[in-house]
Amino acid sequence: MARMDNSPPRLPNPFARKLESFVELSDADRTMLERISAERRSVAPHTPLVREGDKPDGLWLIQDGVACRQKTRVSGGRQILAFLLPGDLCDLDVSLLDRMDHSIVTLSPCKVIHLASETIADILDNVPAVACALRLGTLVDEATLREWLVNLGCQPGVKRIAHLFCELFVRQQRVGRTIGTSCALPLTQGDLADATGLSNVHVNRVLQELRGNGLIGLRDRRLTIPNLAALSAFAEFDPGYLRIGPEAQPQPLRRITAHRLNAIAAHCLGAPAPRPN
Amino acid sequence: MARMDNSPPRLPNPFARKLESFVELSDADRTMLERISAERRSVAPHTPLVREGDKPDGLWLIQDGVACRQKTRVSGGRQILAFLLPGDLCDLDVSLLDRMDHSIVTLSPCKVIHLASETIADILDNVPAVACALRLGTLVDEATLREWLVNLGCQPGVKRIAHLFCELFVRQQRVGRTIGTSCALPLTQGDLADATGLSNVHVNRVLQELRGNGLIGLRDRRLTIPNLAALSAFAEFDPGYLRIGPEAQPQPLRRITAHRLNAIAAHCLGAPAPRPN
DNA sequence: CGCAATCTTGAGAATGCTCAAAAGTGGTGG
DNA sequence: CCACCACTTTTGAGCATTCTCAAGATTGCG
Repeated sequence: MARMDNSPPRLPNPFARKLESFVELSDADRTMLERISAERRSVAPHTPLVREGDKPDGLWLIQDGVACRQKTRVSGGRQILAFLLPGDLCDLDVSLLDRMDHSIVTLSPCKVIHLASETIADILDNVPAVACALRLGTLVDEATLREWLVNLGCQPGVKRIAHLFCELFVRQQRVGRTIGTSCALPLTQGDLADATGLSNVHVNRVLQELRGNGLIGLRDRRLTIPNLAALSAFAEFDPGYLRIGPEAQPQPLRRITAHRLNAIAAHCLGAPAPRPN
Repeated sequence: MARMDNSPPRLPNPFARKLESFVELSDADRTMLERISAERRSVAPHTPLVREGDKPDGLWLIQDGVACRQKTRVSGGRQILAFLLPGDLCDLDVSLLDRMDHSIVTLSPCKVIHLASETIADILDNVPAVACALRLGTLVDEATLREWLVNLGCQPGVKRIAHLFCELFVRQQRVGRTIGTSCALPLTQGDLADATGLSNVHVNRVLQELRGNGLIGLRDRRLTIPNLAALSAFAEFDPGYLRIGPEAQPQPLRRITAHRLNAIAAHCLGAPAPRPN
């Protein structure tokens, strides 16, 4: 499979990027963030970072890839509580607890950073701007959880999936991880099912419906939303709960030609002309 | 609205009671809690305490009755996000936000107390034991929200209702508001429906099923659970997330002082220009 | 007593599930 | 390069759950 570049080489630091969508950061802040997020480790898919019942020990920062919070029922069911995207930090206040009530597991290959509790404590004490952004980030996580509950409780399956896609797209937009109208979506239909309370099979049919309507494209682990306004309207998605600042309108950091962008979009949408391989 | 004179006049302060289920309080702590919760106001059912979109102003403490957090969809649907029982405090960190993303509404006649932000700030700053309990209370609220999501995503209707009943019973038990195997349940079937993502009609049928099985009794706004273990097993209810009891003993609390919170809040809200400090 | 809200019941329909099998995909080792 | 494996996606069919609509019964309150 042709990668668009042989390596995604110098993506911007999504953590700093996310925090900057909440508050203004100084150069010193940015330098500090770069320093503490220097030591990445690569992690395979389906690796637990934190296990239900564990005593929390430090925090995890997602630098690349997708992870999730999840709970497992005794009867076997899995519920995904949140997707963790590049720039996301898990559970600022987690150190208060004696044991986790849910797990954190990678879903795709990930690059993650482990931050010691002391590092975070130091920031909370001494770097007001960053501390503020971290707190706001936590509040957004909680608001997101509330929004998921509404989504699950009030919407039929097809709108739940659509709503989820809107959220994932906009959140990636915030950290500069979208290209035109598309973004990464390295999730299986089973993952989507466990996040939305639907069955595997039903997710499949719902996706076909959304594709059929032209509301989304989904190919090669990339999601394309040709008309975000249309999909948002359909899903009753209002991004307010994500608290994306007015100044946070993302601009692609990587230069990309219009021609290439169109090629990618066409590819994702399921090229009208079948591509020979 | 006339006070009900013959009804339970000297119930214990549920707020203190709840906090004591998290940490040990001194006599001074208890006195202080009594003092700040002296000024109760009676509120009719269906009164909004906080409206979606409001700028938060202080906190509400439920002394008696049941309220809820809720969100309303544009399409008209209502989702209840949590029930607020006697002793519950809403949203400790709410002062960081510029507007609420959900409403808080009474469901039954309530006695509530409004606490000024400064009062809470003072406690967070100067009363470590209580501050710790308040933080733990917030963490329990979040864990409860996660549990609700699992309940909604993974369980059929009848188990959702059963799970909810277990939670409501155990939470009232914690603050001394149960009598034997029964507790108050001043909710309509419509409220239960909006909390569990079911329709009105279906809730009715589910209740009949639970009654028919002898798992619950429901009369005169009182819920009876003759065999809590049986109902818990049926609903796959594990009260661990409520952190009741000795296994949830206090941990070293990373204190967030009021000063720090205020600094953060100032930074987040006002402060258009970065303040040199 | 009468109104308004709530609860209850019935019937038909939509949504979403389970089971089962086939088809596609990607990775690995020979 | 191919064969094989595990995983994922897709499809079909029948069924369970839950919804909507509508009407009637009950309750609580003024």
